[in-house]
Amino acid sequence: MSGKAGSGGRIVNQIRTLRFLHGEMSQAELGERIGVTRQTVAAIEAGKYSPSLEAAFRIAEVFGKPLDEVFQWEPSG
Amino acid sequence: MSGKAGSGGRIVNQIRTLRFLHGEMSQAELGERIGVTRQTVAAIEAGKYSPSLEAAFRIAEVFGKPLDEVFQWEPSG
DNA sequence: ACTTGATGTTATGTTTCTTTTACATAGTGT
DNA sequence: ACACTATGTAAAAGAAACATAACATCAAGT
Repeated sequence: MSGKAGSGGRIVNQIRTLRFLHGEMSQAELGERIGVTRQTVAAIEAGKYSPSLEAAFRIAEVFGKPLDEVFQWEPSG
Repeated sequence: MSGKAGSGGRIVNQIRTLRFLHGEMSQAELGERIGVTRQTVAAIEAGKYSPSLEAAFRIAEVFGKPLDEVFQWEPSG
């Protein structure tokens, strides 16, 4: 349900910015804190695929933000 | 990352209530509107597993609510 | 009694997310 | 030059989400 072209929407995220605002937290440290690998963080951050809801909640928790300030849903078009 | 016992948190949802508040919308109709089957809706609603972030956003969109009013993250314990 | 709609559940298969391992570049410090 | 850290990327394998099909109960409605 994730990467299909015109299927009706996409997800953008603010992870890169939030890492910057938290003292240039590395992808590795973020991954460690939420329980995924750095490669997974890199893929999510780059928008290669969208994370599980659980991973999304954990990321938001690390940055002390509500989920919808980290991930935004862009409806179809 | 989802169903592990003491791994640090769980996700609860308000789908049943929101379906009720929207004229007893059926699981089948909700599934149809977000692009998943009724079995998948049933499983998510029952907490058997948590949805993808994309599916979660779509559900919130159907009910006209922000995502965190539909799904709540319960940190570890 | 029969049908219909809504839900529960189980089994099997596919897709997507994630891990692991590995190799790569660029920057920084010694 | 050498080590060390951060990041990019990719193949292969595993885990979780999702599909499809089938069979079940229960509550209406006719």
